[in-house]
Order: sequence, then structure tokens, then C-alpha cells
Amino acid sequence: MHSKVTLADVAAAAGVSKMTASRAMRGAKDVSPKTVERVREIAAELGYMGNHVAASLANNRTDLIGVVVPSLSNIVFSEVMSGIEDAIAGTGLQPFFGVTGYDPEREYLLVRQMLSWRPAGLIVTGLDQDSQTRELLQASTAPVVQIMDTDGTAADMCVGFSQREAGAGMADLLIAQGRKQFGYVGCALDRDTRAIKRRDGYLESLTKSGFIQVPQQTSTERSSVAAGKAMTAELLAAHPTLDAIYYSNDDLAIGGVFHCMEQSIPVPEQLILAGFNGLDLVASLPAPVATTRTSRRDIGTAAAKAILSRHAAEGSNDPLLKTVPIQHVIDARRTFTAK
Amino acid sequence: MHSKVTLADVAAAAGVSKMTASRAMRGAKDVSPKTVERVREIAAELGYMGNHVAASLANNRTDLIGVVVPSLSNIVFSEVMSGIEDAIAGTGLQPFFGVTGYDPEREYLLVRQMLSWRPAGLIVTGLDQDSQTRELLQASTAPVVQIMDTDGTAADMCVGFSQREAGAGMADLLIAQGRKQFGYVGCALDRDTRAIKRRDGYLESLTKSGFIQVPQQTSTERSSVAAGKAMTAELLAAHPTLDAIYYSNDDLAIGGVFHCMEQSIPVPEQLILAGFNGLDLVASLPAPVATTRTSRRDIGTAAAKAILSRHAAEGSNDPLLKTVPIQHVIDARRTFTAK
DNA sequence: CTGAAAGCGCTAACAA
DNA sequence: TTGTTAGCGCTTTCAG
Repeated sequence: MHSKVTLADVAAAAGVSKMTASRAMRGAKDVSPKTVERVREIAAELGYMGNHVAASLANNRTDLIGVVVPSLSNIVFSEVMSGIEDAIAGTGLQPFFGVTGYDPEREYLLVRQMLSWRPAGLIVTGLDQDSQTRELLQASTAPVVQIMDTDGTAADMCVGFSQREAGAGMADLLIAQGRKQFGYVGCALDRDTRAIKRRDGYLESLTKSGFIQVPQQTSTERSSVAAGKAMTAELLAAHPTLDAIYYSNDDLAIGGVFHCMEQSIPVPEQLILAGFNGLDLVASLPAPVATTRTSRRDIGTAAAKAILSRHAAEGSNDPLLKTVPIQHVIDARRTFTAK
Repeated sequence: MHSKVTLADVAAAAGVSKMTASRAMRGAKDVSPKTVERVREIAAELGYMGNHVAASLANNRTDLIGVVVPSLSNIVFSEVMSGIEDAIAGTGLQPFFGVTGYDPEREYLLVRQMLSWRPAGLIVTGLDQDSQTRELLQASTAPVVQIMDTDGTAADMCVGFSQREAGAGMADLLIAQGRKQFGYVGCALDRDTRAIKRRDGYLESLTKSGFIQVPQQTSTERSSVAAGKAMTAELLAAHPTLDAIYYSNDDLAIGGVFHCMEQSIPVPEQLILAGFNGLDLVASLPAPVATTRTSRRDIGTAAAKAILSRHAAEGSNDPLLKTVPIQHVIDARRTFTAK
């Protein structure tokens, strides 16, 4: 009953060779339907269960697709993984994940370990790995897709959007709305390189328009609604006249709204709050918050497809896919029409 | 540079046997430090990267630990996975995940595929797999941990709490608060067996206390804040005198609060809202919501540890771990002190 | 401390 | 349509 039953046992019991049994158990192509039926029947009886490890070694490739994300407590990455799941459903590919916790050393170890499983492909978050990791990615024979960011150079393929432009775009929109006093609230800026890029884009755009003074409230703790609430309180205590705050993400911005609601600060009339990610929750908030809707699921899907297509293109001379831009949409309709 | 370099190449270049090279690359036990150093140096030069597939086949075991969850869009499961990550960090184990989408057929396929990788362990959500899947789990030589639920019989080991009691407990608390008119709002009740158990516990407890009439608003769509908002509106339109609503989870309850805030319904004075999960966000809401804080991370950690300890106990006669209960805490302080 | 032999369980590539 | 022959790259014996 246990996994001690091997293909050889099945073959013997069915009175065929291992090879025939092997063929019968998978493709069934070039095997008589009768044989297939008999072999499968016996396999079921014996409780035979194929061994992916042996199969992978024999044909020198696995059906594994490695995914490296910085965090799982962030719903964003869960959604990326859902997108990946969607794309590979039915292809027989299996995702396996690793979480870096934004730690480059851990990322290196993870990528190494994953690569040593000889995966069919690797999806890694971000373009800013350290040099060791980058070398691994570049040397990899398996297709590699870096996701979520296009500000930089990809080791192989890349699916995402410009974080810098996302930040700049939000700044431009706030400026266009006539806001004059801008603030910024962010978490994990010591390690979240994409959040840093957004902030840089935001500040740069403001600077271009002559807004030099931008008070910031930052922290190295991990993003949360509670942190957003507290940091908004602090920022506004020091700078009560702000009329727009950009947050490193929606979680913080939601905390900001909650603070404003408790303090009866009119949002968005007196103060516009802008987050990032476009979490579903944001659309349901009692007070409007601007956000950038990122197509995380699409990024996951596109990344997985890029790997699949690379496999399909194997040996052909088709030009290889490099960067797939994914649109993001600044969503501030509720915010601005409410003004 | 590529992964074409095998251990044999390294061994040859170092002038030792494959075996010595193998030993040098991992444990380093029973090998002279000199040899270890030389072999590793050459391995690095050659860009050698071990092959986990071959290693696993040779020693007939992998370092993979399979995790099956129903969904990733639910932050709860991401947190379980974080807990698992924590527990296995540094043990060299690799988690690989599969998502069922609450589909039993898909779950069966997933478990099969995972088992065929001969994992070091398997963590599966829930106790209510269909019979095929259950057979697989029971026949598995790898340790299996079912998580999140203890209402039922485990195939092997089990880590979680009673969903039924969680629902009943919330009912009791609401009753003790003097509430008289109870409602219920739930999503995905056609497939989320744990949500069903909570509702059953809730209704049963209410019935015991004589509250027979409990209007329900249910839907098969997936839980979301938006759904909670809409369903609360509908439920209250039909039953405006309700003074307590239990939701199948926090997402829906949060939608409920947002509805009440927009309609200026005093929460919790006029209406108590109760969710489930204890999401961090709930603690930051402008209006208090009761919830059941579940230790999801602990569940993940305990599950992973159960697998590790099973491995450690291999061959020994220690009694085997069966069920690990994990506390959940009903958190309604803000709700009730505010009353 | 090091090495040689013998597989792990499966499948590619032929051959029949 | 089926079978045979060789491995895949590593590690477990067991000898030196």
C-alpha cells in the first residue's frame, strides 16, 4: 500500500516491461489501450504512486517552478502567487516558494537551493539582488523572471512596471489637484527597494514643481494599518497644515484614514491620502483614498507564461521575450470627485 | 559555468574520488580539512551547483515539505505559511505549496502530486478531505499534519482548534452582553467547511438559549470587504432591529463596519459586529468589532515542528504526537467596554 | 580519512 | 506496439 511499490513491481504484475508500464502510466501514446488499461488497473490495486524525483533525474528536468518573494504577510505577494497558480494550472507544473524577509543573504541561499532543484523556471521579486545572487540568476540555465519592477536591468526576463514612475505619477496627480503641502509616510525603507523607488519618484516630481519641503515620517518597522495610523498622527502633529500625504503603501494609508476619521479631519477635502497597491479594501473605505492599482495577479500570470513560452520556444529561433510591461492605474476618482 | 558541472568534474579537478568530493561538499565529517577546502575551492571555481534531485533519489528522501491551502487571497493562509517558514528556517527544508481553491478534486490531485515528490512531510488544511484524498493521506509514509480544525478525525497528526466551539463561544459572549436579535452573514458556505462549522456552532448555541429566529445573509461568492458591506446592507434592510451580527470572517465584518459608519449606525451601542480571525486591521478600525483571534502563525509553526519531531523520533519508541490544540482568543474588549 | 562498487526509480534512445 | 540497454548525479554501503 505504501510508497514501496515501484514501477518495476507494477510492470511485473502486469506482465510487461518497465518501459511499457512507464509509457502506460503517463502519455499512453504508442501503447495499446488494452495495455494501458491493464497497467493502470494493477497500479491502482497495488497503490502505486509515481516517483517524481526519479522521473526528474531520468529526464533531467523537473516540473518545479521556484518563486521567491520578500514577504507573505503582504497580501500583494499572495496575489502574485495566485496569478502564477492560475497560469500554470493544468500544465503539471508545481510552484515552490521561498520567503526572503527582505534579507539579501537569505535570498541568495534560497535562490541557490531552488536552483539546485533544477527547476523549470524561477520567478524572483525585484531587480535589486546582490551581486552573488545576480550571478546565480544569470548563470541559470532555467528561465528566470524578475517581477514587480522595471527600474533596472533584468538578469533574463522581467515583468512589471516602473516603481519610480508610479511614485512620480501620484505626485503629478496631487499637484494637478492643486495641493500645496506634501508629506510622506513610509515603512521598511531600509530594505524595501521598491518602496524607496516610489518615494524617490514622488520626491523628484515634487522637486521639479518647486515643492522642496516635504516632511517625512519613516520607520523601519514592517508596514501595518496600526503603524500608518500612528505615523500619520505624528506627522500631522508636527505639520498640521499638510494637504496631501503619500504613503509607501495602502496599509499605511488606511491607517491614515482611520486616524483622520477619529480626529474628524475631512478627507479628502482638507487632506488627500494616497497609498499604493490598489487593495480591494481601499474601494470600500468610508473615506476615499487615492491609490495606484497594480495588476499583481497579471504580473504573476505573465511571469509564469513567460517561463512556459520559453520552454515552448526551446530550440526554435524565435526572439526571446525580455521585458513585459504591466500597466498600473492611478485610481483617485473617489478622492477627486469628492473634492 | 552552467549547471553542466557535476560532482564528478569537481572530483576529477580536485584529484579525489567522487565520494570524497561528495563528503567534502556537505557534512565535512570524516574528511580532512585540507581536502574539504580544496574541493570547495574548486567547486566554486567551476561554478558547481549540487543537484538536489539526484541527491534525493540516492538517499531516498527529499527536504521538501508540502503545504496545501485552500486559498492565498486570504491573508490567514499566508500567515500560516509564514509560521511554517519560521519553524523550518535553518533546517534546510523547503516548503512547496499548492492551492486548492476549495475544490476537492483539485485537492486530491495536489496531494497526489506532492506525495509523488516523496516529501519529508505534508501539511494540509482542514480535516474534511474527500475519501480518495483521505486514503492517500493515511497511506502516506511521510508525516501528515492537518491544520486549522480539530472537529473530526485526523489522518495522522492535527494542529488547530475547534471551529465549532469558536462559533459557539462568540454566540455565548453576545448573549452574555444582553443582545437579543442575532443575525448572520457568510460567504463561500458551499465549500468553506470551517466557516460552516463556525456558523453551526453559533446557531446551535443561540438555539440552546432560545434564540430560534436568526436571519442569515449568505452568498457563494468569495469573502471580501465589499461583499460584507453589501450583505450587511441587505440584511439590515430586511431586519433593521438586529443588535448583533456574526460574520463568517473579519473581511466581511469590516465591510459591515464601513456600512454602519456610512449609515451612522452606532457600533457597538446599537449593533455589535463580530468577525473571525483577529486580523490586525480590526484593532485599528474607527469602530470596534469583536473577533476571534486565531494563532495562525503558531499553527504553522506547530505543524512544521510536528513534522520535524516525527523525523527526530524516527526509529525511537517515543509515543507519537497526535493532536496539538492551539488556543484561540475571543477579543471583544473594545466592543464591550465601549458599550 | 579515502575509494570502489552498486544502486535509488525512472526514462531516452534505440532496437525488435 | 513493446522491450533492451544505459544511464541521470548522487549517496550508501563496505573495503581499504
